[in-house]
Amino acid sequence: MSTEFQVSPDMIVQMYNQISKHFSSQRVRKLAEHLRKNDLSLNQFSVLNIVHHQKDCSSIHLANHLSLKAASMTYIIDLLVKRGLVDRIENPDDRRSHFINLTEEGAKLLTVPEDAEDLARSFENMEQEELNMLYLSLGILKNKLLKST
Amino acid sequence: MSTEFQVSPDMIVQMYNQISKHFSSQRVRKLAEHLRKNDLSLNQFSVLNIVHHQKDCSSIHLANHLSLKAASMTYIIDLLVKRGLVDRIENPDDRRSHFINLTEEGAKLLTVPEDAEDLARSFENMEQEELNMLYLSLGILKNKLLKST
DNA sequence: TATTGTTATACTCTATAACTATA
DNA sequence: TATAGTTATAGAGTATAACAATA
Repeated sequence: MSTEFQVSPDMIVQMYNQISKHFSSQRVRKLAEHLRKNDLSLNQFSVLNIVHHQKDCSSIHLANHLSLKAASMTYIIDLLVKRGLVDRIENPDDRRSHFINLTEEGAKLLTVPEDAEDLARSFENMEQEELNMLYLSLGILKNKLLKST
Repeated sequence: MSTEFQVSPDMIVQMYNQISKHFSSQRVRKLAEHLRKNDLSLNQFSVLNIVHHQKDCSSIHLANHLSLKAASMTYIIDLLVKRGLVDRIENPDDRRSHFINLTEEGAKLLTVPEDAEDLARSFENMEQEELNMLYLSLGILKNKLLKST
């Protein structure tokens, strides 16, 4: 296996983006479906995603991240708390503020189902050697990604 | 380069999904940002995506695809037509119906910016040999995907 | 009679403004 | 005085119901 030139990280990023773009509209459709099925607005879902990655978020922090007003954030969090998808706990260091955290129930809604039909179809005419190399490469990429998180 | 076992398409799909999942919340954030900047609702954006892939859509077809009511569809399309993002043309074969099509202006809003910072960072400690193989593999994948579209 | 819309109206989500409580 | 958040109210997006035009 060889390439004629030196491969740079930027070249791979560009390649990944081209592949990713191919799935873009499919992903939007899957996301919209996921939101509808679970009765979530896009902003509600975004809140779940943010508090998943960052514990003890404040309401104002979430509002800033999502470019929403504090009042809208109150409304959104109220709904999520009512549904048991996030918790609102008093901040002991600042009695004006609250910690927003994901519940187990909320965590269940994080994953948007993938639709890989199109991807699978593209393998139909692929050589076994190519499949092996692709699998190996993606495995390396996956390990690097998970390590860097 | 070798693998201990026979790689199946399903194994790669699974691997791709794991990688894709890693970018999921980042993508949701980028999408929300794109929608806000361009003053689009998720459903408006979904309509642009659908009419991009399928010409001469009817309103009812779009409503079914997005699980929206016909009345909501009328409202959404009215807005998009006013902004010049889609055209509504009479269907000569059925005078009740209209063809909805993407305009050039609408096509400009299809692409959601990618954020590959995280991806690029994961290459920092990668061997040149691994970069080469990854690039080659993704190139093959990309070609297969574009061909199958 | 069924289908493709549209119009009118109610409900949900977000913004604005005024406010309370705490820093 | 400034900041975190809430409450009340108005505007935008979607659902429901009733309707018009065409198949």
